[in-house]
Amino acid sequence: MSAEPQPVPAAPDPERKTLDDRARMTELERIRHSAAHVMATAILRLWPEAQFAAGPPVENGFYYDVDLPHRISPEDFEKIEAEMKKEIKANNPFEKIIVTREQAIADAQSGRLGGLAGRPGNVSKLKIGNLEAIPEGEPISYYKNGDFLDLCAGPHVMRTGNIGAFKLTSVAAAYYKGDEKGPQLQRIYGTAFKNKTSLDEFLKMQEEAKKRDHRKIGAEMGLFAIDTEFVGPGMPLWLPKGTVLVEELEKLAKETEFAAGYVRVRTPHLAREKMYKTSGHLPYYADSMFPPINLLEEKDREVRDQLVEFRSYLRRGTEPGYVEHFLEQFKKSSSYSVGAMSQLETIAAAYAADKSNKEGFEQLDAQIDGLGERYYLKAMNCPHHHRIFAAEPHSYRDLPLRLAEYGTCYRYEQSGELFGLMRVRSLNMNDAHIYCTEEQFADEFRAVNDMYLKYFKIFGLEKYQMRFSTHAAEGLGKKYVNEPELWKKTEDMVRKVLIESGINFVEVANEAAFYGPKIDVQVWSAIGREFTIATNQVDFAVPAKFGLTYRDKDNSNKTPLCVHRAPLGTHERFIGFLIEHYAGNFPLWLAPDQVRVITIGAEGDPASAPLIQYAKDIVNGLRAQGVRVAGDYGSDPMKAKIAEAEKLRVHTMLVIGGRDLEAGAVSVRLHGKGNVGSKPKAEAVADILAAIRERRA
RNA sequence: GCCAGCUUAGCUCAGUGGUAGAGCAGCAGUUUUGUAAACUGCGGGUCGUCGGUUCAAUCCCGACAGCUGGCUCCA
Repeated sequence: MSAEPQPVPAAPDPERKTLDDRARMTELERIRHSAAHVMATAILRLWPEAQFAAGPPVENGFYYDVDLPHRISPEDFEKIEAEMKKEIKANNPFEKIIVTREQAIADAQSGRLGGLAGRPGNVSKLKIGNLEAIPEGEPISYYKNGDFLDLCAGPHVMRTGNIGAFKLTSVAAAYYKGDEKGPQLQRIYGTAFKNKTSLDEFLKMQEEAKKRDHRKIGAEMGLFAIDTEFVGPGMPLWLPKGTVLVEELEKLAKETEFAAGYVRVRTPHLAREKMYKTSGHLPYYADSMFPPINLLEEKDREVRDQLVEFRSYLRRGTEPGYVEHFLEQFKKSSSYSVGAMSQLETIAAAYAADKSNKEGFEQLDAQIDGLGERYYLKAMNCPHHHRIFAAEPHSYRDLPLRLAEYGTCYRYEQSGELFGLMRVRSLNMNDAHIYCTEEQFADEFRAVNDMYLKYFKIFGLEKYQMRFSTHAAEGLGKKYVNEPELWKKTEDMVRKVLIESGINFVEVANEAAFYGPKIDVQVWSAIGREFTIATNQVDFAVPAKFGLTYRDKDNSNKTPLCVHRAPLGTHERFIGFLIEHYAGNFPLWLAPDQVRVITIGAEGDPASAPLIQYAKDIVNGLRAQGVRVAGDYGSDPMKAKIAEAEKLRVHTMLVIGGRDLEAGAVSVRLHGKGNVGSKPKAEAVADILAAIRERRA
């Protein structure tokens, strides 16, 4: 991929790290940043023509983007790592050199920058682009280790030998400066640590994450299936055992929301185009909605087919007289209205006058589109909920009104984005919209945050963070609704509540929703991986577009604020997260298979008949209490039955044999924990029921 | 959508230019048990789809689809 030297926009990049930000790099980040330079050094020794772009430390390691005709594959890693080891062993110092912009441009022109030596005819074009992004007045510096000279603001470790342990991990494609239109580079990922022990720990965590992969465990446990052939990619089917998880989560949410004063509603999965034109979603998000369903009556269908044909003739260029002929035929055969027909004649006339007439085509397209009704699959529930608000008149006495629904939404995510349950095209949201006055906002918002914290506790999530996304003034009218004052006012309100309630949050600019500020909730799983599971937004714009009002005390009509919140996010992503978090070993209240009664003795064997009856009584008793329980009365050896139940991750196994029957006891075995001993039957049953009721961890 | 890799039985994976194998699972028997696997037998595959090269393609080539890892995106 040999890219032309790229023109780079000189506009200041809001994402760009300042020199102060960089100076705060942790020791580990310095090690990784330095490892990126060492990797570049190694790659240049193997392929001297390589061109480098950027090589920063990232969350789990580092990468360097390289432009190189040779396609680097994991087979090359060993070779690169061997060269890296040499450079580390040489223990070269990282030398900082301050230069002028002119000097830097000259070194890039000669190919010296980002190389081991001058490379005549091989301009360091990506580095020139990087140079242009450095604001005037900011010092320009190089770092040099051995022969490798790189444009770099640092900081680094003192010497290459300070990189204790490293490993190259993967190679992927990346755009230069993240610009889809820019050249595509090879991004080589690696990780580095201060010593081998830490590296091994990290690799072990990666292994553990692999074992906990929700796609793998989901298949093993029979939770969900993705039938790409008949249903479609990104549209999971919930199997019976996965449905248990879905419904337990719904039950939890319904109880919690009922207690918090929510009311439930239900809405269809489709709506007319007008809905999303009004909400503003269509102009902003048309690309990620499924294309519309066009409802055409028979006569409209005919007209449409004729118009489409007419259009394609016009586009192709027609024989003289065709247009007139077509219109003649059209008048005779169709039920098209006189007004529309005369418009069509106008288009044809305009076309005759100017064959490149773009406007005419647009009018024709609009006519074709205007036929029939278009329905869209909903990509979010809010517009439907707004119409529920609009369905009845409201007074300030009705507020806050909290409408909750497990709404199914459909989003046409790009094919490359789909990922197991984590990124899907059909999703079930734990959705609710709170309509309230400005005065009520703080209390409502605080209550929503409390609900999050309550859930975190139930699922044993110790680490969380809220990402508070605000707008950027440049995006007003494009990415964001053009209401600068409302933006400021709402963001201030949100920030105030976050600070007052001591919530752990960070603020990020320019990532808000188009209608208001957004909060993404990040949590960390049991093995320390981050997931964004929920989102929470304030909407000051769309209720007004739908003309939603309530009658206030002073007898005037006012527009309510709307808080969008989904603490459990979508079932799909949340369950995906829970699978990793619990490694499939769900607590009793969630476990698809809660209890299995295993008999030492088989059904059909007369000697075991009393034992089997005892077992069945236990099973029936638990089932009557709503416990998901099964009995294994087969002739397999007990060890085999246990192995089977363990493999299925049955939470509690009640093993019973002659001894238990005599004592009126059961012997309790917990998944993953082994035999915990014998207990009176009634006690064991009471324990199980209590653990489920309390949603014990 | 873009780049790269991958696609053989329900699952995990062997294998070959001459139309395929193992283990587990499944099914049928036998066995009758104290905390992770008792024995025997049987069935199961258009080797992702479509096209090309070849006397012959699961294998070589191409297109498409899907998956995986990234990039971009995420109301």
